[in-house]
Amino acid sequence: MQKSATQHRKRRKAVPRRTLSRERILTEALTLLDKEGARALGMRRLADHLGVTPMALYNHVRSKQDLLQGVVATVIDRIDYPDEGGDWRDRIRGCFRAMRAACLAYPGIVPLIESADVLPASIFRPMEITVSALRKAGIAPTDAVRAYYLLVTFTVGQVSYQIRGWGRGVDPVDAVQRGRIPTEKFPNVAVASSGRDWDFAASFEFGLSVVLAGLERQPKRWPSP
Amino acid sequence: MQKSATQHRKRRKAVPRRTLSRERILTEALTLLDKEGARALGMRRLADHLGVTPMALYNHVRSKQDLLQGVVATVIDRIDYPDEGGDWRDRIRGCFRAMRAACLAYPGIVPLIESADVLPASIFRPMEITVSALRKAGIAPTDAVRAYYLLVTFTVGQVSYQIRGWGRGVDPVDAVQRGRIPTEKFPNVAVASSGRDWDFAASFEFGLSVVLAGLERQPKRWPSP
DNA sequence: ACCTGAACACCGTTCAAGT
DNA sequence: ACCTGAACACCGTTCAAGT
Repeated sequence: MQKSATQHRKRRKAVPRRTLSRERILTEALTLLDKEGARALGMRRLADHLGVTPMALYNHVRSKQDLLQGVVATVIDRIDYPDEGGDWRDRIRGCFRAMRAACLAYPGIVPLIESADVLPASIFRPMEITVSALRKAGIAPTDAVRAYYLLVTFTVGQVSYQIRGWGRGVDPVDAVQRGRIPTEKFPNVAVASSGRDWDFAASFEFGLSVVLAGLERQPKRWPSP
Repeated sequence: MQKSATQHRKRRKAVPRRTLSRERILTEALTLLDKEGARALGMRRLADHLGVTPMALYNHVRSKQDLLQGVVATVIDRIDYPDEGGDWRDRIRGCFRAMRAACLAYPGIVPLIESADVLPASIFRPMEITVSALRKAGIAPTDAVRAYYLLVTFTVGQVSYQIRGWGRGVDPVDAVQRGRIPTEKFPNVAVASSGRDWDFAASFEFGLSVVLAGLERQPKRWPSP
């Protein structure tokens, strides 16, 4: 038994060479992030999962911040925005549906995006698509950028709510049921929250439609090309 | 000199009685938060600023999480939403302008709101106002709640961008100037970002108008009371 | 070049002790 | 009841040492 332990040690000492790489670290960090949340992702825990000493990571990653930026960047870079087909409304819809889908596929990165100091340049891809589409709708560039920020804050904010499990004392249905909300003080909240689970997808589509309808009514100060 | 140090010690030992209270801790935490950011707010640093040992705080606060919840709650509870006057559009505008103003007045709490596990019940006040106003506009309760989430994610997301100093690699103007954006790949971003500082207030008002215009066009499935 | 082990400077928090 | 001092279990990171 001691012998096998020694063999194990030898193996552990021989194999680690070549077993580590920046890419392997980032993908492991991503799965750990999505499985256990941003709180559980530490250098020591991550190193454990990779069967390595914490310091080994620093050969491939400058710091924890660099690690997190790298993880966020890999996800954001890989998002595939449908860039053609349909009118400007369809293009915008497709763009933010893709963004939402990516966030839901990798829920762990959403809080990182919200608190990130710097994001990769590919973060401007959906902005490019949106501004381009809105120019075709005859909307001035500045307003188009404003519309983009409206759409992106809405989209990310919405998935952020959804990911947190919706239990965080922000869910009106839950709050009404637990008696946290005095019904006489918030009658409309109480009425609207009577009932079943919240349909996040429907809520997202509703918001998208409202914004697009509102943009349609915006004064066209720009000749469409 | 040693004598004065001793006197100082005696003073420090005599005065602390009655000097500490939950309220004093929360207000000091709030100012520290707004002055130096959420990162700088630790139990040890906060205790230093209060002239006390870190453990003294635990007599008035259950944990760091409890402390942060308390700080967020005091700000959210104090927001004054204008609840009357004008049509439903004006009421909604006033509601979210007040929310935005509060966030800008206490910028330190915005990241805490975004990452909070639980928020005080008064967080449902703007929701009550919005849903109530939208019912008058003839919009069904479920859609009214959806509209509220559209507005709140937009409002908070917008101030979150603004508070971060806008330098975080998300500012297109900055990114274009630093050459992070290849102009040929993002022509519309480049065009829209040529120029001066970003007007956050105007961007917020634009978003508000777009959403309200979009809600106006929404099918009225509900008789207005 | 890549990995290890020990150590440093930080956290939030517990616990026994003082008044 | 309220505050202190020492200590515990954690962090991210540095540094010298091994191969």
